[in-house]
Amino acid sequence: MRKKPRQERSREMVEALGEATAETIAERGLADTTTNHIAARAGVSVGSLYQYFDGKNALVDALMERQQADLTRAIGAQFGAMLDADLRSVTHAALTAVFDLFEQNRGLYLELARGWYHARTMRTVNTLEHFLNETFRIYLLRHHQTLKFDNLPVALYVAFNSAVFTGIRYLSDPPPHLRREDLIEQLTEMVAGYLLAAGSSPVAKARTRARRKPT
Amino acid sequence: MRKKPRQERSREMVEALGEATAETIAERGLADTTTNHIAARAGVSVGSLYQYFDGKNALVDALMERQQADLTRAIGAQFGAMLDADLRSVTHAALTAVFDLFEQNRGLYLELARGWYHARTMRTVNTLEHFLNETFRIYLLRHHQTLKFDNLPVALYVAFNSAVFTGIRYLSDPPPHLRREDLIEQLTEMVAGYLLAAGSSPVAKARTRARRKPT
Amino acid sequence: MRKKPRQERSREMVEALGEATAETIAERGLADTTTNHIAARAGVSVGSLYQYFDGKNALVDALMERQQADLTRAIGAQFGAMLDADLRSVTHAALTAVFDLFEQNRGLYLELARGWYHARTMRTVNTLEHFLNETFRIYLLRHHQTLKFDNLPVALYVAFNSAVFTGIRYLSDPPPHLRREDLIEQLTEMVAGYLLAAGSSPVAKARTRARRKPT
Amino acid sequence: MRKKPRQERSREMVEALGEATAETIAERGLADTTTNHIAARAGVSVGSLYQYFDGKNALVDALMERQQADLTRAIGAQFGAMLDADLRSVTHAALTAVFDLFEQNRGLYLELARGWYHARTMRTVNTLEHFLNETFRIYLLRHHQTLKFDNLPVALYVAFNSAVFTGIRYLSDPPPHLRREDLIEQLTEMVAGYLLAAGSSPVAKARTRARRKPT
DNA sequence: CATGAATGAGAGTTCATTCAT
DNA sequence: TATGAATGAACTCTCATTCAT
Repeated sequence: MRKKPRQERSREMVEALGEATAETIAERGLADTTTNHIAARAGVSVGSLYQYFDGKNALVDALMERQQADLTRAIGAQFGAMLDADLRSVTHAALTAVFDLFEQNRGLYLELARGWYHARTMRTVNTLEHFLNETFRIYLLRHHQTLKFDNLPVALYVAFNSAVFTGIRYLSDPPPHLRREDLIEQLTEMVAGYLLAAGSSPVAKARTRARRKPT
Repeated sequence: MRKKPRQERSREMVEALGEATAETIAERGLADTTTNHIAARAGVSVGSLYQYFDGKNALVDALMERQQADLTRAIGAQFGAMLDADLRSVTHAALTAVFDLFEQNRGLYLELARGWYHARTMRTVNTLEHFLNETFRIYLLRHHQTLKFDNLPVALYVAFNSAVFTGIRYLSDPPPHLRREDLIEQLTEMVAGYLLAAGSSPVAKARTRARRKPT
Repeated sequence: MRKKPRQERSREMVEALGEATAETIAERGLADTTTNHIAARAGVSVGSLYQYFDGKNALVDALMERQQADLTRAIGAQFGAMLDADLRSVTHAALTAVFDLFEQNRGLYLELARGWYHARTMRTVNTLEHFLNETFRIYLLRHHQTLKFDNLPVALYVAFNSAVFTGIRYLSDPPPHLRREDLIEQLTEMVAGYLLAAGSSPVAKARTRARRKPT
Repeated sequence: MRKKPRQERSREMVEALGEATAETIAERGLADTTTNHIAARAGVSVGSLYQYFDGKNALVDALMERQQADLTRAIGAQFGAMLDADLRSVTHAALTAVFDLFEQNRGLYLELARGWYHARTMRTVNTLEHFLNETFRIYLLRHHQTLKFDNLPVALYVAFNSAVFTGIRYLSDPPPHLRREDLIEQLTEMVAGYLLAAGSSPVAKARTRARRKPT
């Protein structure tokens, strides 16, 4: 962002541009969105667009930031409200919240998420991941008697990315006979099951593995 | 493809163009690759490119097809060779094979995979998924006594996409302290664990769930 | 036209582009005129051209519209000024006016006219024809005692197209020994003679035809 | 033409290329016809095309030559067979013959005729005109008692071009309510009427004109 | 500050013509 | 002589970005 909007009008303009970008992307897709489209939709000149944003990418980045904040908030809210719930429930709640968010921003969030792979350094996903780590650590404080991780970050990395990217994949091209609820259910099953297993004490884990071998 | 290469020279050309496309994509990324780049790299005129391919997309599609075939073959090979092995081992082997393929085509396969979300109808992923279903069904014939799925497609959908897209995510931006082997290990743990749980008989599943509830 | 020119500069630009198109066509011919030629001649970038026109065809269409208006005006003026004159005189005057217009726009109008055959639906010629019908109907009101047509549209169709396309043919490749004035003279003779014959009352026509037979 | 085909195969090839050009133009229009289309349709390589023709234009020129010969023959035949008939009848017959020819070569002849304006020097039309002059001169020998022209070439120029180009115009975009037969009828009326008037002796013409003035 | 006209590099694509085989 | 692969100049059109007003 080139300039910090101090005056009232400026803040409105930044707002309008953000909104216009969101709507345009939702409607035409990220690739078909041009600065002119955005400016026109915002009822503002291209010149003004460049007064407040470093170009198209900056606009998109701003939107990604917003999305990131949204997701962060949603996930944080679930964990905050369910500190005492079991892992399966929390996972289910968080996943549902995220899916809801994507649905409420139909088109936009999905389109943005498709771009996550490309944004250099993957800021959005990395930030979400980091936040999840912190949040989860708090959750673990309450459950230290039943959950003990050797390597929490890795476990969360696997769990988080699996859930997120499978979700995106689903929304991009939902199979006719797989309902949203069922997907969430299954993802929960897989992810929570994995975390629970990974989070059992090393001793328990060893035992678990031993029991499995003969299978 | 517009013209079937009959002469010797033609086959070389098609080859060269494919190779050039692969290299260019690997180096510059899918989005920054143009027909001119490709032609230049192949040491050929743009005209020739259009003699054999309907444009950039056709070239990329051809590459995707190749990638799809490669992956299919790799997965198939693992399952074929390990029909009697336990699920965990097969999963691990398949994942390793896929990761190897991506590594051998550094840049290219990753870049192509990033485009999977966009290719209309997601042909590649869907095809792989479908293939996995068929392959797995054969595997199940040998293990019908220990594995029984209520809804195999859904379970595989979740397992497959989680592994694949988490893998892509990893390769796109590998975290410093997560080694490839560890990721594969963990993915295997999660995915195989999930499938084993999902594949136990309904009765067993009910029992499992019952036992979990109090947790 | 894509954008309505609001600013002063814009109007100049549209003007300049039109002028450049006219000159380029006059010099190089319609087929050899490209958007780049036009933009270059207008001292403007291709981008600007596309800001105001949908491409070459739109530019040419605009020019055709201008030509159509010009011709319409010229013909209308002659008829308006000579409502009481005899048909031969009006025809001669109209033809002269049209030839003048073509000469004043040397190259351009001729080249455009050569394209009349191709413009889908032949808008220009059809419009002119339609206009002539209306104009002529008014002329006839003043001459209803001497001129009565069974089928005016057909008579005008034949007369109009003959004069117009013979004129175009002449200007495209004027025979050394046929002066413009003589051509106009002869065309007038033919066309006016025909209309006078076609416009005499059916009875008169029957008589005329009877008298001719023995010839 | 680059090479005179002496061998049997060569003549076949030239023939095939001509035919292929004709069919392609009739189907796709002159502008959309490419050398590759033609070669493909002729079942011959582009290289061979260039062995016998100097390129696309040469091919089209050859076709125009054929068309010219066809038209010449048709007109000549009518005049030859009707040397004793009155002018109106001959004109009607000639026009009908020409329209027939265009119809039998639907698409092709019309498309070629649209190009007459462009062919440098307008060879086709000029040749036809020249031929008509010669033919008409013979016709006049038989009718020297009733027809005497001051300036035959000019009269024929006007008559011929009017008929021909109005015909082309008609075929390019035939008005719904004007049947071919009616157009021919009217063109005949106009053209023959004009020639008869122009062909009366000077004295007669003066008289005619004098009589007309009061109109 | 805001405007929006102007830019121009660059993308994709075509096709008449050549020339090695 | 026949082939058809190869060429590449030329064309149309887009869009992020700048800058005079």
